[in-house]
Amino acid sequence: MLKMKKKISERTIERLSIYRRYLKEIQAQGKSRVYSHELAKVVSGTAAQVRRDLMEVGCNGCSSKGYEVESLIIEIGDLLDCSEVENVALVGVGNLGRAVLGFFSGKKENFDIVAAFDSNPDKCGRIICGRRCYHMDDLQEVFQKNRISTAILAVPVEEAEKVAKTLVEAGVRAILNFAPTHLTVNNDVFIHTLDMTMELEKTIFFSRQNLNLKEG
Amino acid sequence: MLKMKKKISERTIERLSIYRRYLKEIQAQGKSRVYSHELAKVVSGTAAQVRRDLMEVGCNGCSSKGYEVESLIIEIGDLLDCSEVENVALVGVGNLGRAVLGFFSGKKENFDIVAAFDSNPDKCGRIICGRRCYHMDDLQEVFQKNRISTAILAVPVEEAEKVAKTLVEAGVRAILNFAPTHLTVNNDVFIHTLDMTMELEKTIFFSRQNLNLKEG
DNA sequence: TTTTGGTTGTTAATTTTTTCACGTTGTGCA
DNA sequence: TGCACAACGTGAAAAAATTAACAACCAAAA
Repeated sequence: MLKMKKKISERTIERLSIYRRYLKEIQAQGKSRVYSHELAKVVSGTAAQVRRDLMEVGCNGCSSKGYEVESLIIEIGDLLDCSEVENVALVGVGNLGRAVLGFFSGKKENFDIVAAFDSNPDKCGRIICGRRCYHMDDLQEVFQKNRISTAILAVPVEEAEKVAKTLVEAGVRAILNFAPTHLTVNNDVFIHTLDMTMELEKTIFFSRQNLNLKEG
Repeated sequence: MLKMKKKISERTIERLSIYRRYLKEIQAQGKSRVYSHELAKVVSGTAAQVRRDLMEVGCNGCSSKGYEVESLIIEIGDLLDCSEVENVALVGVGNLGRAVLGFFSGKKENFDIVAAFDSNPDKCGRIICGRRCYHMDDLQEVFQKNRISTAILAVPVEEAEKVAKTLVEAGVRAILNFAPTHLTVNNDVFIHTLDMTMELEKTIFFSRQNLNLKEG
């Protein structure tokens, strides 16, 4: 590697993704420049933090005119996106799976959900939210044919571990896991678990703490 | 307040929630004791971190026998849970809303989704996943009658801000927001945004970084 | 009984992340 | 032009989170 890019923290990556969405939003509204304090608001952070995040990406703004929206979008994209659109598969076409498909439908992003999988034969062969649903048995084949290396796992928790194993065997590189369980995989596949129960419990906890702070 | 409980970090709260789920799981399997390194695995952390988290809660284990599963569950519950079950409302009965309802159905937790709301009259009056669906117009009334102080917001992004305002007016204390946008509320309502696009982008980014580390 | 091996509780050290502070710079106005 | 203002860039400081280290402890085996 010619240029040693220093590691960027997970937190910064999260914020960059959020900055970018907001930037696209205001770009669509015709804004061409933005200040750090405006970006700070959308991540509930500080202007200094935004400037620091953008510094890591190598963006540079301009005193008293702020940052150029278009450049920011491009530069954040250079960091976050692959050169080609990333092909993603949804595994598990239950309620949640369909909701996820719907959620990402029609969005223009640097990734694309190109296929869905389910073990229920009734669901296979159909088109769901614009994506063909295949049987789990065809997973490996479809993954290779479509160069899919990221999967969204939305199967019942009892099956999650087993299906994850299948995904790893199919050569997946990353899994976004909606099942409320820790997945142990042998290979060094990147697994990110999105734990809705935990998120709700956390929300409730801090709302109560908020209250205590006011009352106590 | 007699005992000044020191503030517990968000990260620790997240892990505690995950520990607890795992503890309930192994308790159901008949395990009565657990080691810190076992808990570490389910959060992809270290044993030291687990011990530290548990110390904050005031749990104490026993050398060479580890922690008692039942005590841990109770002590984490004492911290995380309210005295009564927390009543939660779902707002927005689209694909995602229904999926969320389904996701939490039949789970025995310290919270309970007791009502759903939608602005589409066709959906109102019906029972969806075991919960009655009301019209948005009845929100304030139902919130007060059922002492609902937490809402899950699953409406289209265009409506999120407006609906959030309604929720705040209805006296909600916390919102778990699925809409990919920052909500600005006047009051000090606790808002936690669960941003699926960001989570997926993050997953893709780190899977690629993973790859680079191996290849580079 | 004594030793051995493995775990907890906790303090200290380290690392990471965030915030502060301030020199620099571009803009607009008088 | 010169001044005031507001924003950026960034090193330093502070705060927060994680990891390391180790004494104390327990259980089981020798």
